[in-house]
Amino acid sequence: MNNIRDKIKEGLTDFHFNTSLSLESLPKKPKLQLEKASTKISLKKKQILFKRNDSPKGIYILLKGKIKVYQLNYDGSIQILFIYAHGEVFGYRPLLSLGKHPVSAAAIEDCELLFIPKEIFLKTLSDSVELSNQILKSVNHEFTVMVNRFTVFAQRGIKERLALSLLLLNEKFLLPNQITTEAEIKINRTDLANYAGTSLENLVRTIKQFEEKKYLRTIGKSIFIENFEALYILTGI
Amino acid sequence: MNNIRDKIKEGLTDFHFNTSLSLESLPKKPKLQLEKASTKISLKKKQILFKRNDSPKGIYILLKGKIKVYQLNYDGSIQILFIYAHGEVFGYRPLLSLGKHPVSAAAIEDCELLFIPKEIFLKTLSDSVELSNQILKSVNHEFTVMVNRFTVFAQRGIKERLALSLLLLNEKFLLPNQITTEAEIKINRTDLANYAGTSLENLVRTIKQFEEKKYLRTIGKSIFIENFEALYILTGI
DNA sequence: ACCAAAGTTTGATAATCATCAAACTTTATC
DNA sequence: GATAAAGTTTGATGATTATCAAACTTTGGT
Repeated sequence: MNNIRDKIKEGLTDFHFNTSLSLESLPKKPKLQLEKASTKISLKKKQILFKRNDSPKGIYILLKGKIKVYQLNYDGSIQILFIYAHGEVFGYRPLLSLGKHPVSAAAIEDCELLFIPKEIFLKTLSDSVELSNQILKSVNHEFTVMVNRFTVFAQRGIKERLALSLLLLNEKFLLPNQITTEAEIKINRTDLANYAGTSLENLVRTIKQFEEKKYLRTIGKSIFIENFEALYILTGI
Repeated sequence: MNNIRDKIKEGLTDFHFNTSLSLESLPKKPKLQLEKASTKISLKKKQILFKRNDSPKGIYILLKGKIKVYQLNYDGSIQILFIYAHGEVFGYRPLLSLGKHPVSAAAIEDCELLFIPKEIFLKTLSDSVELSNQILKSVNHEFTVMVNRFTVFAQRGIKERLALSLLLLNEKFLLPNQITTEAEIKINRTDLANYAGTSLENLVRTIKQFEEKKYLRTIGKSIFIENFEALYILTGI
């Protein structure tokens, strides 16, 4: 019975970063080294963590809240590229090559993070084969995700993009120990429009369409998916 | 006078892979090791090099011709993600993490390549700090490219996408020792449509528009850019 | 609890784009 | 070099989407 949901979940694997990196599974030594160096950061809603072209200072582990990663264009338009949720590790890629952040990051709700400074992370990386293997795997996975999402966004309309975005957000917004598979997708319409790559108005209308078709229901700004399969089929992936 | 062209070229850096990896600059030892293990491959136009979900067998260095890297969707539509030209090295990313190819690759014209088997490449990688640094840098750059292109494709219309695509292809199609900066962009319309992410008909019409505005001229299927600045401004990047 | 500000929804309109059909041009093959 | 096949272009039409304007709802601050 949960078979379909599992299949969908599997089909989405290469469309989001979730679980691509887990520092928990490292051997004790590197894990301790990282833990010892980590400090806690709190971010208020809307606060910016880093900006495009900043030099990366370290890596982040999101303990609580949601972070959006986006690009701000010259004309003021915003594209949200990914959204990080509880447990996700990010910010390490540009560290690997002395590069700059190609994106900006900001809190979409109050957040708590762990911060591990660049030097410690790089040191641990050069000491631990396990960590460097995990990082390579993650970096590869992230590229695959971008390629797959690119194809959808380059070719499909808003119904398809939104269906995909909602399915991905459902996974993101599941609480750590939640048993049910229906998450409360609580995100403001502007962010969701910028994530799905469309205008606010068009987004609102598409949500309404989905609601009429019983693909989802809304309570205030929260969205609950009701028909996973229909949305999944719609994505065309 | 060439100032504007240089600026445009620089602005495009984070939108294509070109020059992101150069095995030439390696120290003698790893370079020799790779060279010794390399074998030559010839591909006829339209021949497939590898397919999505294939396990990667090694890396490729394109000596002659052009390779398209694409995804084929269930509905038969195709998205070309990048096009490789003379001198470019590719296929190494999924090797780093025992992954599969997320994309397919095929020749758009007769090609000659060097092939270096997976085992030798990975051995050389673990021996050479220079190589592994280059690879990390490339992988990071490639991710940045995908992120930047994603934003353009998720947000902009076909005029913008085509302008960007043509500027990128102009760099790709420059001959190795060409002095002038205007390349002959020789590519069939279907491939170009699949690269720019639009329908064949819409592509043809947009090219015609650009031609009327003197942004470019066409001779048969070949395209020559005439107004780089106008196209660059159009991209919005 | 009130008010202002921010965020959301709806309507109307115009621009953009995909699709189908058909003509035309180039390329490949015998 | 004739002919079929493949590729390109043009036209017409409908669907999708962006944009502007205005009303409505929720939220945050006093």
